[in-house]
Amino acid sequence: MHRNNITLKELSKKLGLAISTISKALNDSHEISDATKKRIKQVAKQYNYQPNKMARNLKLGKTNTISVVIPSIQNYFFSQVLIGIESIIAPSAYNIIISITSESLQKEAQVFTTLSSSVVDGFIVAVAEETQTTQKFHHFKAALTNNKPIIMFDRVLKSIPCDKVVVNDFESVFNATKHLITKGKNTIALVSTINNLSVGKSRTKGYYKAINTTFHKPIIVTAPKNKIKKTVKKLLSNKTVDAIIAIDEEASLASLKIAKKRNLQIPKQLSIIGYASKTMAKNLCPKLTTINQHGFTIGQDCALLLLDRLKHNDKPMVKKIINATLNIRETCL
Amino acid sequence: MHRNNITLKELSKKLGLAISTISKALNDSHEISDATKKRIKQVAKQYNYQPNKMARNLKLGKTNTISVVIPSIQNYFFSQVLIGIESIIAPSAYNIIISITSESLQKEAQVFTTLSSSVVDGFIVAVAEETQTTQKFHHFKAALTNNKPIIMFDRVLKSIPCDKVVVNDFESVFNATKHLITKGKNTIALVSTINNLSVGKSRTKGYYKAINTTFHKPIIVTAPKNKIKKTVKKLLSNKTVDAIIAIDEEASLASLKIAKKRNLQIPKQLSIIGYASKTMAKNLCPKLTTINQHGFTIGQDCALLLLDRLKHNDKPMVKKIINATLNIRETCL
DNA sequence: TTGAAAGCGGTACCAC
DNA sequence: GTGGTACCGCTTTCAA
Repeated sequence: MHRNNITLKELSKKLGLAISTISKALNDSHEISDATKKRIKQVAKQYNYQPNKMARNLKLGKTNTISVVIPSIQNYFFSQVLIGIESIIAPSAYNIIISITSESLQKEAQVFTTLSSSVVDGFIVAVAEETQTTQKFHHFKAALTNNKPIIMFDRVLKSIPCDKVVVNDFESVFNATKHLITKGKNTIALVSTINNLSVGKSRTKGYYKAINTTFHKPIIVTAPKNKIKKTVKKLLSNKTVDAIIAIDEEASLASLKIAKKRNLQIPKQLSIIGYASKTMAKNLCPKLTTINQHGFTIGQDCALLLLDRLKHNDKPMVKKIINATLNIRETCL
Repeated sequence: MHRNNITLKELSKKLGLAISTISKALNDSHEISDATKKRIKQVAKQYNYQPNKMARNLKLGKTNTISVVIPSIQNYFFSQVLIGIESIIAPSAYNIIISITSESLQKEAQVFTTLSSSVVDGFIVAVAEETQTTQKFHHFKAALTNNKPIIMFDRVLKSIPCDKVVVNDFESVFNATKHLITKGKNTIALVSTINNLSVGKSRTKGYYKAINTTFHKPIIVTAPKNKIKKTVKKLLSNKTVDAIIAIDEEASLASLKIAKKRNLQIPKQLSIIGYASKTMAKNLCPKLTTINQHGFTIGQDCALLLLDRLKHNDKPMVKKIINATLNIRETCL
């Protein structure tokens, strides 16, 4: 096996100087005279010297890379978050390793154990569905005791003491429901494919509260993603509903689709508020009113929190709450 | 609090055996007797021993991680590819570092130089727009001479000798255009925001050829993403066009949007064939006929090619061509 | 079958 | 201001 990169040792031979001198010069140590610094740097550049990161990391006991663990990348929200993280980390000295768990606990645990040994310095994670439902999180605890900080976002676990960034899911759906009520709607259903997730539950609670303080019994329709269309169809044929809050993208698209199939006038006969990316929302017809979670901001906050924690491991845990906003479009004018 | 991971040295003390013995035992060397192997493994498990990857990699001169470099993650195609790559790499012993260049040459070059020194074993890349337009690719050559194999996909560079995975862009747009002609369309325009990219050029050539062999002069409309809507508006008000081939997502969405604004009957008065994710295409109205590039497959192929090349560095270069397929939907019945 | 020791390529402490 | 050297944790000859 051959390595092509020039090393300090080789530079030292070429320059007739000690390895340590060269190392110091390249790290701009004050111990080295400006003259030799200049000379050394010039030769280093000439030979395109790149310090070996593995060696450096091994010596310093840190890896300069962070791990981002998300359940899926198809999801527009998670990819937004990813871009946010990237925007902060890329200009820093860190690298990002991205892993996708596909909502599997086993996959998530594996990622954490293999990475937390010696390949990353810390984690940013949205916990997998299976992890949330089974409430198994030994892998998180192991990483923490192994001194690898974790930042959780969106899908967070109460029982894990770490920094967290979440959306005000409860309030945002509460507000959205209230908004529908203000608009004169009086039979509002909630449609969801994510009610096994903490976020789904919070959103549903927000709906509950808004409804309960008013007039009708909650109408909650949940189904797995592949059955959500059928379920909505049933809902719309059995009940006279004049508004829908759909709390995830699949639920939103299904609701809109079925409503159109039934030739309901939107938003006159049926208003819809949902979740979707901006591009998607704007290109649907009618354009979908959405609750915007500001994934980009969340990603940035996570990255900043992690960088900070890697510097100051002793500061108190932070829970940051991002306020979602309602983007009013045609489905709810 | 637990100390960081236990090391071979510490195990050696606990077991009263030499470090080398333990290392060999854990690596299932035939030099070690089954009895001691068993004993060592048991104790290692008990203390949850995880080998330090940095040390191992430093010693072995490989990193067991690969780098994926893409221009954007917002783009559905690239995230499809990413999932494909992940599906192959995740079960392997490798990790993935993902970097986003935002189409910037400078960013791309930086990623390559920082990663190719000693943090990854190889690259999968779709080259940035700026790199393609300026034709500067010293960073690729440097990586290659540094013995880090590169797999290019979609956005590839003729002058770089490496494995490549591309879509048959020319043929697929040629075929799509022919399809429109067969449908009786006789004024077909091409709309694009990516004509500075090689893929854009190939697609345009495909359109050219299909048109030139028939009746009218090519009508080609290009603009940057933020001006594409205006440009399409102009096109549709000046010319009587009865079909559009839009060769990227923005162009597709803009074309559909403007056509609807002008109350054109689709596909009767205007047919549209475009590029978009399946979810997007199916939720537009009318549903968009798309050219499907099979990003997932491309990602898988890239990953397989890279893993293979990391094993057999001497095999001849491969250029794999994936056939795009036409998904007929409402905009072109 | 087991162990000692030489590195991998850096950093940092301590002499001079 | 410069140089010698001991590590970081692991793998791999080579000896015993």
